[in-house]
Amino acid sequence: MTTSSVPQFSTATGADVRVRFCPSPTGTPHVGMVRTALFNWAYARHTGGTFVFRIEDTDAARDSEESYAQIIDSLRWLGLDWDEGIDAGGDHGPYRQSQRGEIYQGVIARLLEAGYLYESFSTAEEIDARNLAAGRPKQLGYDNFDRDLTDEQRAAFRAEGREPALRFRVPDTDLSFTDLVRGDITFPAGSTIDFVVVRPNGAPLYTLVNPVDDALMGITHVLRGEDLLSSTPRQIALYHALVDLGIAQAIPQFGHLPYVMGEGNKKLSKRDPESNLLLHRERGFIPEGLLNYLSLLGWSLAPDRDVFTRDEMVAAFDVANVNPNPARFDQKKADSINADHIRLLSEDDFRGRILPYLIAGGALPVEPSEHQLEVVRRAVPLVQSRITVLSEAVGMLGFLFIQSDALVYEEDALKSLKDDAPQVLAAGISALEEIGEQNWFTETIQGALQTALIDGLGLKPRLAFGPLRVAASGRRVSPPLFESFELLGRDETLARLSALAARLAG
RNA sequence: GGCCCCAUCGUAUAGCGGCCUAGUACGCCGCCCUCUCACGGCGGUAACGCGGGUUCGAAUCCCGCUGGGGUCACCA
Repeated sequence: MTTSSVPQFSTATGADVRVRFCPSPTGTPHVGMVRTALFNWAYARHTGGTFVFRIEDTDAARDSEESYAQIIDSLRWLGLDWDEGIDAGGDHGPYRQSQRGEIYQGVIARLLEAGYLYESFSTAEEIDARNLAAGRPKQLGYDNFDRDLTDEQRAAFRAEGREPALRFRVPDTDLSFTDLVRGDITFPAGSTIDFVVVRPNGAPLYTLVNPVDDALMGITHVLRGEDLLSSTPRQIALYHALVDLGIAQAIPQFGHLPYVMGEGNKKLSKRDPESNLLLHRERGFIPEGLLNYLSLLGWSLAPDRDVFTRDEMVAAFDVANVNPNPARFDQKKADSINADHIRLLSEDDFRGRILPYLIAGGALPVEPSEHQLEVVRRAVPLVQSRITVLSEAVGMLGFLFIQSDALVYEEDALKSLKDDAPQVLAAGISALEEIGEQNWFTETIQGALQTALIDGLGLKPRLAFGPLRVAASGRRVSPPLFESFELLGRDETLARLSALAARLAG
């Protein structure tokens, strides 16, 4: 500890910035995780720096390959590409901690030799018992009991067959840093206890492995969740040691991102459906919409704009402008942003995106016919502005791909019909029968129906077209009626009107 | 309980001492457009937690209080 008594924080600001995303593969990807990945990614892209993707799978009991695959798949889907790490390679691999055992052992040996680590034989029960005996609150935790064990004492413990964990000796000084989103933060001396970094079986813990990898990988900015804020002082203490030993070049700058909260005032937990990225994707969120919404949780592009592209975000993003307050995940707002982005899509793009949903939802077969694809193509302009999430296309367009006898009438649609529905249907049928196959277009259909029902029967448009809508779609809400008739074709349309008429008569 | 973080409409935010009788968006309400539903347009509803300072002037700076949250694992 000669030259390192003054913290040596990274001064990277431009292309030398190195940020990372390092999730543990312990469950379904959630929105808080994505938001963290997004901010790291955006910062790297904004500065022209490097985005490293590493996996922290040091907890064999909780980690799963399934989760690992889901995380990678999710990042790819979202378009959050990384420059270095998993599947991308780089000079600091491997990028899965489960494959870095030897590296950690080397670092542990050096740390131990330099006296930064010491053997601790205390069990949790013994610590509790000592605290109790000393009238010390149990929550205070470890009492640094093993700090100054003599060789004889350690030998005695070993003679009992006990294996020690390794703890980091936290210096008795204030630990300070300037948080990128919160400003100066100081943890007073004594508030950080000596923590375990290696299990008795030799397995290193997150407390060691996370800062060590950040050091080895040259990470300059650590942007992570607020839940890690209170573990920052001990990491900085460890970093001092790493810098001292020449293992780290500098201490990274830290920025703690605000929580993403759920309903009420509780942190969005993995069990909340709103937190589940896969569910949002299944519902039909598009990456543009989800990313845009998530970026709004703790950040904003401009005072009067909240719909923007990824590129616009990258151009403007800076961690320094992140708001420290926790943010509620608001599904309605998220939906609205997503709907805006859906409307921003070109028709072709939109069509390509709803197709998988139409198939998954059963509206179309796995291999749609040419005719079905053509109907989809022509239906796109009718639904693009009516949809909030892609999966809604199934309910909105499903009626176009079935035969009239397979159409099911929804309860509320039937109930919306008035007593004059049979007459309206009859008038509609005779008017439409006048139109030849070759003239079966939206305009002629609308004209004929207008003349027969509005002018002829003197009906209000709403009452005139309601029954026709139910007949065609089985629903009270549908894409525009006349266009739908055109898409269904003359025969199918007439068949549906007759079918409902027959049903009402029967 | 110790330590740490946070505090503007219901929600997300703008605001970084005078531009604020506090802006925008979502939501909600009303109107217009309209074949339904959307889209679009117009209008409305609604906030600086409280108390002290500092200052000619405070949503903005400082202190206290209150309230919320996190963390105190041989999880990450």
